[in-house]
Amino acid sequence: MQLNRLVNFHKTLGDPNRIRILTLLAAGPLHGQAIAGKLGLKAPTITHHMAKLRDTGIVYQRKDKNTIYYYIDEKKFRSYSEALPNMLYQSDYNKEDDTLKAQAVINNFIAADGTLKQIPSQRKKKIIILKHLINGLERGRKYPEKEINEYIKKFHPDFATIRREFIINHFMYRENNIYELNPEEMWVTIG
Amino acid sequence: MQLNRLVNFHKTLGDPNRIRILTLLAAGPLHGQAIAGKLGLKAPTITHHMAKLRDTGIVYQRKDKNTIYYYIDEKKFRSYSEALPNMLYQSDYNKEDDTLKAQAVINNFIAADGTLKQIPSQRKKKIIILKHLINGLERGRKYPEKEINEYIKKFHPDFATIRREFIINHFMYRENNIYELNPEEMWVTIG
DNA sequence: CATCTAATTAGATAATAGTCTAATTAGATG
DNA sequence: CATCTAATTAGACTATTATCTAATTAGATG
Repeated sequence: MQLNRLVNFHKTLGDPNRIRILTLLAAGPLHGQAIAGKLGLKAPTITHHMAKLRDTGIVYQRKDKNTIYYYIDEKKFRSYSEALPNMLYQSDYNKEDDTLKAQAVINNFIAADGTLKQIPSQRKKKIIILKHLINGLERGRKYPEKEINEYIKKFHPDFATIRREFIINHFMYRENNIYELNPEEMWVTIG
Repeated sequence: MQLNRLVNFHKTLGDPNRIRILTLLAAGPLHGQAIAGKLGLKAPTITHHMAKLRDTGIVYQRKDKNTIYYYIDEKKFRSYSEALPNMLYQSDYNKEDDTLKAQAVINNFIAADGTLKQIPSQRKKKIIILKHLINGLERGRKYPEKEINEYIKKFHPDFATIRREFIINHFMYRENNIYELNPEEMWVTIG
């Protein structure tokens, strides 16, 4: 799916009358005059809108004598609707691989005594490690900055970087230098 | 979901740079300057786009010192993406009810000798009857108009209306007065 | 062939939207 | 306090778009 088609699809749906037309057509095919009548628009306006809907491919037409009936192509419409979410959130690796890899990453970066050998530079690995580190904090409890620093130092001396990563990746939230764990749904996910 | 919000959501996605911004953010939060740099745009343009994305609710932000980090609200984004398809194709009755009712409708409108007592005026019932009538036709075979008329007359004298309904509701396709059954996925569905 | 109807095209108008430069605000830091 | 940085606002410019009226095309029908 190229960017252009996707943009066009959404641009096409970005008009109230075209949405109204689709809701009409979802109840069954209609011809231009009928649509114009129901929406209180003139025929050329319908021609204009139908051209856009047709160009995106979500509506097609059939002629019956002199009259053109318009239909929604439901499959295409649905696949376009799903295209952007899929594009944004398709993971390059599937979830099984991820959970399998997580332990491997922890094994590689966490020493036998529990300290962090090194902060991973690869994003995916870093997220895994951050999740591991944050395990020892309590949900709902408020931590002053000093306490957070001490906590992180048990794993790694560079508490500033790691504290910052906690915030950036949305594991924690800071207000007035008081830190608090975010609910897990807010955490950044990998992939 | 009111129409206005839905239109706004799609209007917001109807710009290539905003789509690009979302793909960037899907990989992790970013601040304005970073986005501007990656897209080759100036800061005020980013402000403009982020305001639109924020107003629709699919992006939110967190401040860290002087820098604002932007995040996609994945849940909201997904629910907006699904809103229009759901709106168009939610059936007022669930499918079980439909299949249960179908036989009842046939019983009411089809006489003991198999003829159609009356053409239903209610859309849902009409569709059910049309599907019933079309059962006797062969898939892939081409029917001249005269043959279609004779076939329909076995059920009801008003073959013109019923033939027209077959076309309008997309059970059949006509070209040069030759009729042919459409594949079942193209048939109009109820609800 | 004359007429009617549905759709389209052409062209005008007014509103909206994307982008920029320049100026301003708001915090942070030395 | 002076400075630096990120973001925003204001305002201008251009391009796009939604809508209309008037004119035209394409078929169908008497």
